[in-house]
Amino acid sequence: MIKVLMIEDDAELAEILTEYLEQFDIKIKNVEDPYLGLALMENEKFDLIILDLTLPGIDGLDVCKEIRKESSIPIIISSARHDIMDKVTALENGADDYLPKPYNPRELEARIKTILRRQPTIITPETQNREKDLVLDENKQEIRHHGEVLELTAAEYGILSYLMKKEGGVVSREELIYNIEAISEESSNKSIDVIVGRIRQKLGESPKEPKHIKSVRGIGYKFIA
Amino acid sequence: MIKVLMIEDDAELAEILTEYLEQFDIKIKNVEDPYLGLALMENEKFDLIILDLTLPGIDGLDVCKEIRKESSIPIIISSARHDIMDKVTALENGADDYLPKPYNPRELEARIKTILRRQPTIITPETQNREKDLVLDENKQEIRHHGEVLELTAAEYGILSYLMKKEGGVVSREELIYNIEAISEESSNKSIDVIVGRIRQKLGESPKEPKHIKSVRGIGYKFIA
DNA sequence: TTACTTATTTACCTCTCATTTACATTTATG
DNA sequence: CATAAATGTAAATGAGAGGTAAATAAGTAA
Repeated sequence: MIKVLMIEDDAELAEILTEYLEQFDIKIKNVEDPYLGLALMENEKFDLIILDLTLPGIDGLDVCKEIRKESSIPIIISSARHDIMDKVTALENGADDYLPKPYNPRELEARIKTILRRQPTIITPETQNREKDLVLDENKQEIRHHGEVLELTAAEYGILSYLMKKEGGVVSREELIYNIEAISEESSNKSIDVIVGRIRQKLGESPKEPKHIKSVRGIGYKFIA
Repeated sequence: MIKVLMIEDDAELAEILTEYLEQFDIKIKNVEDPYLGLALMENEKFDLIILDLTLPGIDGLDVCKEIRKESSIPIIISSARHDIMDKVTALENGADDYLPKPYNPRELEARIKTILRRQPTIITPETQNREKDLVLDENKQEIRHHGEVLELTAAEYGILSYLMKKEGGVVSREELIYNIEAISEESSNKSIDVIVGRIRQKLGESPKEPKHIKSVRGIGYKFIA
């Protein structure tokens, strides 16, 4: 089953597409508020995003950039704007496709499958169904480990959540220092090691065989789901 | 430089696109005969194919299928046919995008780059998709061997990725020493031999019959895909 | 203020890995 | 074949990177 997050304020269109795509085992979760959509992504794993450009109050392009800061999930822009510059800018800002409205739902279906065909790792069942033993809830500012809320200090939460959001990507100590509020910018790199050590302790993992936080020699750390 | 193979019988259009894309470091080789195009692919390595559907004597869709039998190279369909079924069938038969003519060259440029952004640099025995033996993913800073991520040290990754990027070209030990950060500029040439030996070990190959890293007496090494 | 929490530093230990060394093996050439 | 030169590699070395306990500093609440 393919899970799609749709950010579209035209409820009627959303309804039509949702129904149409259901028969192809594509399940759409639609939200009208882009920020709600961003929040949803934190907790749920989607395979693809369909994004309207003409949203009330905010430019869809900014939403696109915002998503790209946190994720490399495929994005299809669905827009009534036919201007060539809209298309080019969207594609250059991280969108994977641009469908001018109105379009045939069949074309949307074909394009979703085309894009996901190139992303085999994401649509595999194991990636989908593997239950995460670590869950980040940014709204509540908490991280659950096997369902239980971890007792983390501000710095610990900052590092772990930052790493989780960049799942798989290598993050340098400097990047952590400059991007986490709870850590002073004047801190030495060694502080990071100490805090990471404490997180590992709370997760019950050893640095020798880390389940989640792997150290990358010479650079920093990376999170493995 | 991006190398594109274009199969298009409208010579004028081909000319315009070739000239336009040149400024973005995209080099187009155009052929009017699809079979000539297929033949060219055997000898030359292209990054992407732009395929017209309405070719004289043969349906572009069949060409598309033919290409897919041999390669997973990205294909953009460029067609005057606007019918929804044409689009869907093309996408379902392996095309990566479908651009209805007439289109703005800028959009073509943006779509080429969008598609290639998703493609890791792939190096394989016979140019494209036979057996993905060794795959370099520079974004993730990792190299996969038969699909599995190789556990490489910084120096090992540096040397192997450098050689892969210069596929087929001979690289001197000095060049490696001066261009790879993880290797000190004061190192002796012998260090390279030792590290190459370790890479070979991890790839499971012997220097006597190297599959990938061949030594070039008196100079250095070269990577064979 | 005092007591408590927690970020940061310090110090020391361990371990990784680039590099060297030394010797074996291969290759080129007369 | 003999010799020299280059490559291959196991083993030793050492610098430095990461792990962590304990001390310290800085904040926070009572």
